[in-house]
Amino acid sequence: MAKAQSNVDRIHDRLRHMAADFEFKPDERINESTLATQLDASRTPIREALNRLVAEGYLTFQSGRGFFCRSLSPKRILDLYEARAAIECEAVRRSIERASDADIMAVVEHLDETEPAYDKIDDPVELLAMDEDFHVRLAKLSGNDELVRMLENLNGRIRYVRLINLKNLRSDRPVTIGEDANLSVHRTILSALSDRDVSRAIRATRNHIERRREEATEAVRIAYSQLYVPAD
Amino acid sequence: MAKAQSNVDRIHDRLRHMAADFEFKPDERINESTLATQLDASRTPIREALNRLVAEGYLTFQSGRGFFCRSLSPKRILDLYEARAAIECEAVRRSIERASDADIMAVVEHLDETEPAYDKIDDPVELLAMDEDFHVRLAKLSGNDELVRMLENLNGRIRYVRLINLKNLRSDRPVTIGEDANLSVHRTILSALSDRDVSRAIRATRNHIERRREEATEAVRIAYSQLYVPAD
DNA sequence: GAATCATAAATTGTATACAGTAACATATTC
DNA sequence: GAATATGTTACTGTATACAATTTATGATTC
Repeated sequence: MAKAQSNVDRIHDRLRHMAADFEFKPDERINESTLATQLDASRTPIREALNRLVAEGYLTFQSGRGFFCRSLSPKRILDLYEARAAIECEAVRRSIERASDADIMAVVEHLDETEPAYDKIDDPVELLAMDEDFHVRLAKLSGNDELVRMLENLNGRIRYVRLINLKNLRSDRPVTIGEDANLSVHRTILSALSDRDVSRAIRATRNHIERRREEATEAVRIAYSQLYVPAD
Repeated sequence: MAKAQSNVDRIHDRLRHMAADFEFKPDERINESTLATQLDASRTPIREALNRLVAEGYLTFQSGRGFFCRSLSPKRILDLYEARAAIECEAVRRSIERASDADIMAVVEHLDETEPAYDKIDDPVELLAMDEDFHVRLAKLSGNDELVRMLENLNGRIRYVRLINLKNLRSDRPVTIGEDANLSVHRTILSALSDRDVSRAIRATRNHIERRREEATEAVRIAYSQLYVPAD
């Protein structure tokens, strides 16, 4: 996604992260002037970026009242995970139809290369980025740009709660997320893909996402408590 | 979708239609000043709306060069239809889990009411609107707002080629779109839903959409010829 | 005549000003 | 003291101006 970034793109990126990480409080009205001075720009490009974020589902907009951060609810997280399952399963289905063996092998090799790192990496942010990267690569095998696009949008919006979830797991047990639970599932999906076994591949994908969903719904509660604790 | 419309919302709506109907030529650069005078507004709100349309996938944006109409290709239509299948099948799956009998019956009754009109209505625009309306109602049974949101976006972007397709069918045979091909499938989906028969419901949905897809891909070719014929 | 460069025109990118409106605080009435 | 009215503040919505950049035009060279 690295491209010739205009200023609006930069602001858009920055604001998207702020929205995803809930640097705005849920349902809070977003003050454009404050943002403008914070990001060292005028209100015009800020508003352009905010409008994009509305279309992307990060924010809402009310005529005459301005932009608002969308609230975070267990229901919405559930919705997003279901949408993700829909997109990824369709991607898998189409990958089996269309992806070449070579393309599939490339993803397998990428997994081989990155898998060892899972155990070493401590930073949840990096860990999550790797996981998202895998899923996007998987989706790209479908050759369907729209599915990829939608998945990237969903990833961005789910990221925050996944992060909360990862950080929490981490405090319980030392390094449990990378291995069996997650990675073997990734391999399962890929091997089913290689075998062109539609039902097995889809079942694996759906199970994988649904399991994550349950964790995420739990994470929302935790997220809420974190959001409203004043950082003193 | 009727809400308190601000000026930007109005412009956004208007521009979305213009983009969907390819009043801009594919890959053509969009002149902001011209639009501003056309829509009787300044460039500021126009640009805000254009930015939303970029996020919605209708337009592209290049730093320093401005906004462009996305090109229409058989490949992209295929992608959009696949995405639609993904979304609608997931919606059906969840509807079976969660929708009440009463809610399903409400959609059946709505179909009962509107079905007779299919034969009478001549206007392809209206016909298409009715079809989209049915599919959105179906999706809403899932209770998943994100799926509905995504479906509405896809509908908007597919609309033009579907319209071309409808107009073409119409010139061949008199009134063939409403009946067996389409409506009975709608009923099939609903009856499978009522029976809580997942595999039958999903199969019906997927078949329905895939059939439409084939027509649409063909329609792209026709659309192209229409787009580039100068209206003299 | 094609290619290259210089100049002019058009267009985008952003700051800013100001009008209109909503939110807030204060005063007034019962 | 609660509720309503009123004035003030703060913020949004949009037009406009201007700088920066790109595109178009024309001149010049080979």
